[in-house]
Amino acid sequence: MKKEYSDTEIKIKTAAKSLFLEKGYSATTTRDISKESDINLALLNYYFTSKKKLFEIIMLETFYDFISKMVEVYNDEKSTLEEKLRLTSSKYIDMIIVEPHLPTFVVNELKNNPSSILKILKGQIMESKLVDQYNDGVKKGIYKRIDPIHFVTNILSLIVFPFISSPIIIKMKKFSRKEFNEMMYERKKLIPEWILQMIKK
Amino acid sequence: MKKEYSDTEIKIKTAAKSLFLEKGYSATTTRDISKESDINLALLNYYFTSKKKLFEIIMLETFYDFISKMVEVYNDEKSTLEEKLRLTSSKYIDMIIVEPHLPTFVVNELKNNPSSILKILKGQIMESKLVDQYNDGVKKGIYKRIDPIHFVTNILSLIVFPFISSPIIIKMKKFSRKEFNEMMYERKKLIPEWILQMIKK
DNA sequence: GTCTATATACGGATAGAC
DNA sequence: GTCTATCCGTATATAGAC
Repeated sequence: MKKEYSDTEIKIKTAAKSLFLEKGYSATTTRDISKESDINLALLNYYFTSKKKLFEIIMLETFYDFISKMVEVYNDEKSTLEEKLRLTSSKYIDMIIVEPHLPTFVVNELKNNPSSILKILKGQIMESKLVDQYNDGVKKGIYKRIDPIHFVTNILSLIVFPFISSPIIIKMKKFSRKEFNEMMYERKKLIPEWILQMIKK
Repeated sequence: MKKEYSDTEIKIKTAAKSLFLEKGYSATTTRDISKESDINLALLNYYFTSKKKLFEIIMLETFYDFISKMVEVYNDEKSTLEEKLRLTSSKYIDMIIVEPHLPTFVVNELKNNPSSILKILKGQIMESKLVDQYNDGVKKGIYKRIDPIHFVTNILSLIVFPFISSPIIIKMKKFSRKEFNEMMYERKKLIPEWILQMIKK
């Protein structure tokens, strides 16, 4: 599965990933990539055939990371539902703070070319341990009987959407970037509590 | 403030809006617009000077609609906090079902050129009647003492994010578009309830 | 594998006729 | 106001020398 990449290929991929994430596919040019990675323009096609091919490789790798981080937590056998909520919030918030362009990148690709993401994402979420635990709680009468899709959706919504709308939040609250991040750290603790309140009877 | 537009201008603007919303700025060409609107390519520049200018006009109008719909509800003097939550959910969900590309469009512009949106958005949210009502509830001891930014953020997150991730939801649940919309109609009722549970002590 | 030079196409914009 | 024809810059991609 894992391919070995040469130094040059890695340089190209690193620069390309950074640019694609920041500006998107159409607005990124092969010249940008060659300049940013400090390699000759012709080498891009030599190694990756075309801009489109290069983009697809990067996109798939990025999504694979993105999703496996989630699936890993969701399917953990030992942790409780509550612990899974805390871990998910914490991991995702950290990940996006490190790579702030990730959400919009995913959002755009999801719109322009959903099939490539959806290929990666099998039944890994709705058949996860987390959803099992939620359904157990419903059976036991401690959680409300609502389609678990809402439960799963709400978790991601509360984590990811604030990043997407960060310029608005920063403006409204006159935040610095650092203060915004602190707000997100606060949410690591708040989101699991909120989700529990939402599902409990 | 409102400018009068000729038939030709309206045809151009309509086509341009549809394309910009669907494909974004970079991926939309002036030739696309001229074909879609069935006007001559040269007329685009004759009326709107440049692609960029045309885009800005459309973007501002779109955001203005988007935000004023929210502000209107948030500042209503008569309704309770709970009613405002219900109205917001309902209006926004309806609006996005009619114009499904709106969220990603806003998200992208927010990233690429935040200042133009932020100009429109003054203090209209954090100084709204809705936030006042929330703060009152805090003072009375019925709502938790949490920065209202979380409150405001959570409302929009739960409404908008599911649309953004609709391809994933549709795949996971094997939904048709119609079934997805029904899920969103369900949320009109659920979101206000959830938000209240989140803020209540 | 890496470079220069270039083929080829496309997109934004305008000149100028009607 | 509307059209055709075209300029010009830029983008992707490749040929071919080293």
